[in-house]
Amino acid sequence: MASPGNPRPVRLADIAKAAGVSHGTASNVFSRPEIVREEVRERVKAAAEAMGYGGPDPKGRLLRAGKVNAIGVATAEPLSYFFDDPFARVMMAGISQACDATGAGISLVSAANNEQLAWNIQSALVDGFIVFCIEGGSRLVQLARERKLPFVALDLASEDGSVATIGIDNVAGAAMAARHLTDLGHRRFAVLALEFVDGRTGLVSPDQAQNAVYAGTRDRLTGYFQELSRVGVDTTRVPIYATANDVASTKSALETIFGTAEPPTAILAMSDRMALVALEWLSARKLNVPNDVSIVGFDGVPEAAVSEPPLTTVAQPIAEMGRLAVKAILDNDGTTNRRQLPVELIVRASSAPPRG
Amino acid sequence: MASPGNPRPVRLADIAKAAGVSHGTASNVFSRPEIVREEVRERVKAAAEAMGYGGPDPKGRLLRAGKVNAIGVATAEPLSYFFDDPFARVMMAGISQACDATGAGISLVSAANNEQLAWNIQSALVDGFIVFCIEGGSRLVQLARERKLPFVALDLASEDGSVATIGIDNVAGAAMAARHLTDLGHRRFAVLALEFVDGRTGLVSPDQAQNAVYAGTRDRLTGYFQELSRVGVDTTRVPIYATANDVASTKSALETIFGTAEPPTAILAMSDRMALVALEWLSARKLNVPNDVSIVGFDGVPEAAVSEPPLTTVAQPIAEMGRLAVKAILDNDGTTNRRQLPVELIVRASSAPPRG
DNA sequence: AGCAATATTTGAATCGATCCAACGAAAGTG
DNA sequence: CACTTTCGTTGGATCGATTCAAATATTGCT
Repeated sequence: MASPGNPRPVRLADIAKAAGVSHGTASNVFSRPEIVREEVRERVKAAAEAMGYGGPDPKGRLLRAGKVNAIGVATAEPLSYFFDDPFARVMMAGISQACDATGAGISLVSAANNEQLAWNIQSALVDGFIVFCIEGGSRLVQLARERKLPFVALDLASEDGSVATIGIDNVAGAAMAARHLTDLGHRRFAVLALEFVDGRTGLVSPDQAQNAVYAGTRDRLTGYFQELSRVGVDTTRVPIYATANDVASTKSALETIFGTAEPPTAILAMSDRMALVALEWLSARKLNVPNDVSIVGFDGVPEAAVSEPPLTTVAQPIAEMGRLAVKAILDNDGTTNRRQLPVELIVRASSAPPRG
Repeated sequence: MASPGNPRPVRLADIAKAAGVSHGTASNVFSRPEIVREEVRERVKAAAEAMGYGGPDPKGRLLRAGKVNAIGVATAEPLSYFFDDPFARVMMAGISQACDATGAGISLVSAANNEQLAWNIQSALVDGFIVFCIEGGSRLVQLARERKLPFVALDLASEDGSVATIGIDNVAGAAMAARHLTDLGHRRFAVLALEFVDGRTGLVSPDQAQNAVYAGTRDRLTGYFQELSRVGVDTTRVPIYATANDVASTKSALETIFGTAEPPTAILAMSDRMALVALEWLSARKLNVPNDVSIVGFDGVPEAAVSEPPLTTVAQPIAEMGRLAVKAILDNDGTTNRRQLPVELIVRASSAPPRG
């Protein structure tokens, strides 16, 4: 039908000419109709209609106005991450809420492969960035910073004090999880870890862990081991398996962990996602949670409340973090550096004293 | 730190002057570095660095280049709809996939309140729109069309042949659901409907249904009743309750439907979301599904496969619809008008013959 | 009718880049 | 050495709008 598939070179200036007015007046017809005489206004509108003019092109307006009225959310994962991952979804819900309240839009920017990455960030039309640093964060942060736009990194315990961050106290949160399990009497542990270094999954030695690129992962491990040491557990013998936080690598991790002579009685998982996979995997193996194995997750995603059994976990105020991030960007007063929100241990049915 | 909170008026022209070259050359340094002499290139880059230039502003580039390289997804719901609603999420996953493949970004545009709505659509920086027409679609479609950008309406069985649409055969899908239940022997039904008219929930009479604004809702009802009539059910006595497709109004619907002397043995739900709420509500009432009541949903969202009991439903190729929509927008050849995809009845455990 | 006050309209300047025809300088050729 | 290529650089035109001071038209008042 009407759509010819190609050029639509009808500009404001065209209809101004057609209506016999200056482009200044034509512009006013759309942006401040009340100051234009009715007769003229109608004439211009008629011309616009006749020529198939779709209203002032935001591309043009933008340049003059300066503000895009949208905030960018960037991640190194594929775009579908925003809709699949439970953590991301709760976070996005918080971000959405804050954006709705202020009328801002959301631009999703992905950078799954490295070349696109740079370009996508560099050319994103946004007033600021929220960077998801769950994985592969460092490069993203650098690119975002180069845009010299307001930006906030989420969930990144970066060394770099110059990066505005909204996060949690990973050490304290992890310690709470470990403490809960040691209090229950557990002494044999395994850690389902997030990546310490980009793309590296598998068993990780304690020194490798100390040299982590991802400070968040390292800090959680520190928190875990801090508590385990207190009760005399030899942490050098606790298996640490880094996964890509997906089903496949988490299952590999579990195979390895439970393939040993003395399997753990308790699992410390650095994400609820891994913990939930573990729940399923153990159930398929006829291992009872919490009686054979206790599990404590991390994040506090909604799914953790309705799993079988419901998951004990360290809950982050995820949605709140999203809301704060938007706020930090919109009223970019430069004050919001490095905010740390409290976490909370939620005890549910996936943890209990070890057998016997 | 470095972020002063206000103006950053450093433009390409500024660094050009600082480096003692023309703006043309300065531009080349960033867009085609290979054609400018190394010495000059370094000089310009140094100047940029020194003055805190964040690279060519996409706002400026955009005007010249024309393409935003992002597609807009618009809905009349709040932005969080994209992350909360199961149907929307699967659809967005399909859209994400197609966008990732082509390197395009996604702009989420919401229009929860009417004034913002118009403006948000009119000022969205996108190359085309995908309009979610689940609810409140008509106005959205009109606004999107006025932008004269490529656009596709999803899930809208519009009368208007000039609107490009990707959808399903609602009548046929609904008929399959009803046929399944009548085949099982059911004769007493209730319909959990989506809205027929904007924002109107509650019991709906058959004539009101015929005057629906939302053709999709009406068509599904037509499909249901077509089959029910075939086996002699008096459709005028089948309660039709329109909900807002949320928990609260679905519960009200169920209260009403099961508050009668002769409650139905089978429920036809126009969305899985409602069907899942019904599952829970009935279980809380100690009514067994499928023995006391059978339920057939609509959509085929992932949650329907893992509910208790798993839900019999009419599955749409949701993700595929999303993928096709993106494709239709990107290679806007004007050919993609009104595409209808097949639906499929997935029989699970929520439907069985009525008692006795 | 004459003049001030008010209502409209005009057109140049601006937003921040990219593109491209033209041009000067250095290198290659006979 | 004059003459063509090649390479790099320049600066004006352009993308599509908004803004605003100045110009012009209308209206009100005596």
